[in-house]
Amino acid sequence: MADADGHPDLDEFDLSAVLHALADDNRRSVIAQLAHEPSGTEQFCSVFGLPWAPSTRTHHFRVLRTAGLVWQRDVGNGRMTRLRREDMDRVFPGLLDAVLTADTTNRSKAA
Amino acid sequence: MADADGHPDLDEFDLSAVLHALADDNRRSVIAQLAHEPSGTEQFCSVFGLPWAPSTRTHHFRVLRTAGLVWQRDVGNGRMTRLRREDMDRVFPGLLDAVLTADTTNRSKAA
DNA sequence: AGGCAGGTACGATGGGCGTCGTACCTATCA
DNA sequence: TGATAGGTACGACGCCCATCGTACCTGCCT
Repeated sequence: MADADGHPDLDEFDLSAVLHALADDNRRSVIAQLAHEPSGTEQFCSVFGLPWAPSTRTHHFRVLRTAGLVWQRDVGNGRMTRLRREDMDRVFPGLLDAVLTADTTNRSKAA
Repeated sequence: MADADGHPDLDEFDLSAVLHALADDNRRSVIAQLAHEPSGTEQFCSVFGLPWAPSTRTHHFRVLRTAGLVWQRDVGNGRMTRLRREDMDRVFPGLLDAVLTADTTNRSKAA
């Protein structure tokens, strides 16, 4: 690990972990919301309107963080989350875009 | 469901199910092996050198089948498996290619 | 100092998944 | 007809995951 907060290095990215992290509607929704903002935008964890208890939210953000999908840093009493788009695109080219596109398709289907 | 064997229709494809099915090294290996063959090639389930007991193999192929990733049909006393590449590309464009490329990268890393 | 809000750590719980053994079915072949 | 191989169904077991409550920590604000 590059640091003690669970952010993996580029050569530590694991495809199974990434796919597992994305194989959840709510987690994918977080990624989609981050991807909608301009590159590098940071958001608070509590901004995403998700049906999670605080401790559950911590759990899911850790899944996203340890998979390498997001970067988190402490800011004051809160914590900012930013999408690691460049890193993902470098290690797994096209994967994030394909998932985000597929997510839009899948969501509009209202299956 | 289009049929009783668990093959979903195009409008029943679920992104979470697909990603979950692909979030496993061995299952992804099956997809990769099928994708290596010419389009439409069918293979026996037992061909893939996997560390699975027969009943475990049945389970994993069902996961791939119900996610819409493969098509299976009975042939004599056996069962042939074929990749549903066209269907996947239609519903989730670029997703399968991105995952297969990422899988090659990830595998060669020997993490 | 006191209160509050954002987050985390820990423990508990319920459910689903991966794994397998066993029994059973079906087709092929001698 | 009997043997065998490919697969499935079912049940069991262990483990991981998602969820939550509670307690706690840390900044910020009054």
